[in-house]
Amino acid sequence: MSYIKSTENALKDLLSGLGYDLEKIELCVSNRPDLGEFQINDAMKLAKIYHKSPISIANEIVDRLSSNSSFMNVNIAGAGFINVSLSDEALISFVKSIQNDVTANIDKLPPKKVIIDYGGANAAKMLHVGHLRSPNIGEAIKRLSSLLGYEMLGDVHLGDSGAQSGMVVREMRERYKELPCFKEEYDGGDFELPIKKEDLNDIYPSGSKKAKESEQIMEECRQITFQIQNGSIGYTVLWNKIVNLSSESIKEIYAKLNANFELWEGEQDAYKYIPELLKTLEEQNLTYISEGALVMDVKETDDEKELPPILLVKNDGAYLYATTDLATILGRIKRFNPDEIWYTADNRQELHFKQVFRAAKKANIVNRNATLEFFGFGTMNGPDGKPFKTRDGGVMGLTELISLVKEETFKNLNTDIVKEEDRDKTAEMLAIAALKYADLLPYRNTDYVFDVSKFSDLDGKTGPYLLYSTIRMKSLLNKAKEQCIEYGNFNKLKNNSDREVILTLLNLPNVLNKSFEAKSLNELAEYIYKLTSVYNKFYNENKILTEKNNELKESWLVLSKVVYNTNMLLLNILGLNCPDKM
RNA sequence: GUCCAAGUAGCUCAGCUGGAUAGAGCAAUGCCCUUCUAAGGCAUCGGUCAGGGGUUCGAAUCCCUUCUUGGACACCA
Repeated sequence: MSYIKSTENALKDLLSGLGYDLEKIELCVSNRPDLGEFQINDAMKLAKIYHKSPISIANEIVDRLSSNSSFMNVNIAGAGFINVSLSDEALISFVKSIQNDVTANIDKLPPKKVIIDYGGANAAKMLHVGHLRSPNIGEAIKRLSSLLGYEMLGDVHLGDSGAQSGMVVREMRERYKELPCFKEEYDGGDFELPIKKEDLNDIYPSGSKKAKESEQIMEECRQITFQIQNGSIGYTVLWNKIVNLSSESIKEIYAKLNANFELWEGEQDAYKYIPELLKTLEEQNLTYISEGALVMDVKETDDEKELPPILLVKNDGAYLYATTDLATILGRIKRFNPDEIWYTADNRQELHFKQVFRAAKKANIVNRNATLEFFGFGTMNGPDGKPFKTRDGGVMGLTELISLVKEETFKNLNTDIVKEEDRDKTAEMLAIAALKYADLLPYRNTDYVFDVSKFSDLDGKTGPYLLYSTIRMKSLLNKAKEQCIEYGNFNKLKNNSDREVILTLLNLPNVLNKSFEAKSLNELAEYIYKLTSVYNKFYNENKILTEKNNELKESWLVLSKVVYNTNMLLLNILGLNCPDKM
């Protein structure tokens, strides 16, 4: 258990000793540092519950606290705010408790098994800027939850079914009508795909354009889509080959972004559950035909607001995303039986997921009280406040976006330090870090403005600043090693700057919990910046390696190691890789 | 039209389960390099929290209302 948590528990016991019962008591970092390092605001809450004056309750608490050697400068201010500071002994014992393992500064949660669905890529379509946030946010939520003790399974849920399959296959037929899969006598045998990954960048757009321009072609595409969904062999084999080809490049880009999926499944994997899904819905009389389509009502009688029905089968017989999403839930419950399923997707999908969750519960595919959660995120916009575009107004590919940032980070490399052969790789790590950190810094739900030079700058709240500072810590520790300096004891504090670093470290568990609760990484991203900058201040004020007092030097090295290890742990949650030099 | 977000410093964003004097980064201005990566640090400047009303000891935060901006709303995913 973290130091802060056990202190809070002790405070809780102290309150019970006084006859007060409170679910939790919080030791918050003070917003009045002139009065104390931490504050306890619960006297006011208790005052309401027990109908007493906040001041008298605060006095009772303070009486007990003053005999505790961990606290000093205990005082009451304002309406009943209790201010406390921690003694040097308390801070030293805290650092000792985490110096060999910084994860001792984390409070684990009761374990749960969760499937998190956060890919969003569509087979045969290019990944573009709109696909950036899901892997960033989803992966980070996954890593955070897993650090806090959850068993997490990330599923890419590839968009490998639906209208684009018909368009792509039709386009292939037009370009390569000699392929065996288009022959009537085709029996499902293997054949070589005549295209490369790069060709996919062109095939879908041109197929989609043709379909939009001609109703007749659109109809052909619909029929092909229907046939793929119903197992027509030639089209299905071809489509699956294209899905595999496309998956290769999707995986490459996700790997660059540090998103790794435990489950690489797609909508097609849910097909086998569709008959069962439709059957169970029908048996419960939940579905009906409306305008030729099979639909299901998801509103409840006590709804104050309207919730439109969901469409399960189109009038041409093809399935829709609600169908595959429901079938996917059915499959996940059967195969993995998770406690919860989470979705990380664009805010615009909120209504869709609301309907799907309703449907799943109504049809008893999951329990009524099951936890299906949608965590929506905002859009990355250009300076004009509209989704980020290329200079000529086209859709910006994800690869293109990364290159754009990389050009900028390349300029910032210290060429005296980074060898020529490492520069390209390092610039790319910095670019990914810049992009990811900027993406995780705003609250999940907000739209934010993309600004290359701001994000890749070395000053301020940026990925490169964090990496630079972390590398500098590592470099310091390496120098100590080269000079054969032994350090293992932490028993001395000197000034406000080392104290400030420790106080910041103390707050880590609160930050992790808040980020987890909100399923947003903004607070954690902000915290790494805070920890890094208080450390930099400390680093700037104290010359560690040349410090004459050995006890102090040793303590400072221990502290540096703790901050370095904490930074590495947190950078890893955000999915930022740290180079050795930059 | 119905519903959902959002409006906080010049810019980009935090803060919203009600708490003390509303924060950070950038930009601007001024300092600190014989020193572990100065790619750093310190300081100053900057606010009618969109407008109006309400709830209470206390409101950026909760409620009502007006305005503004995004977005979703049946055969795309």
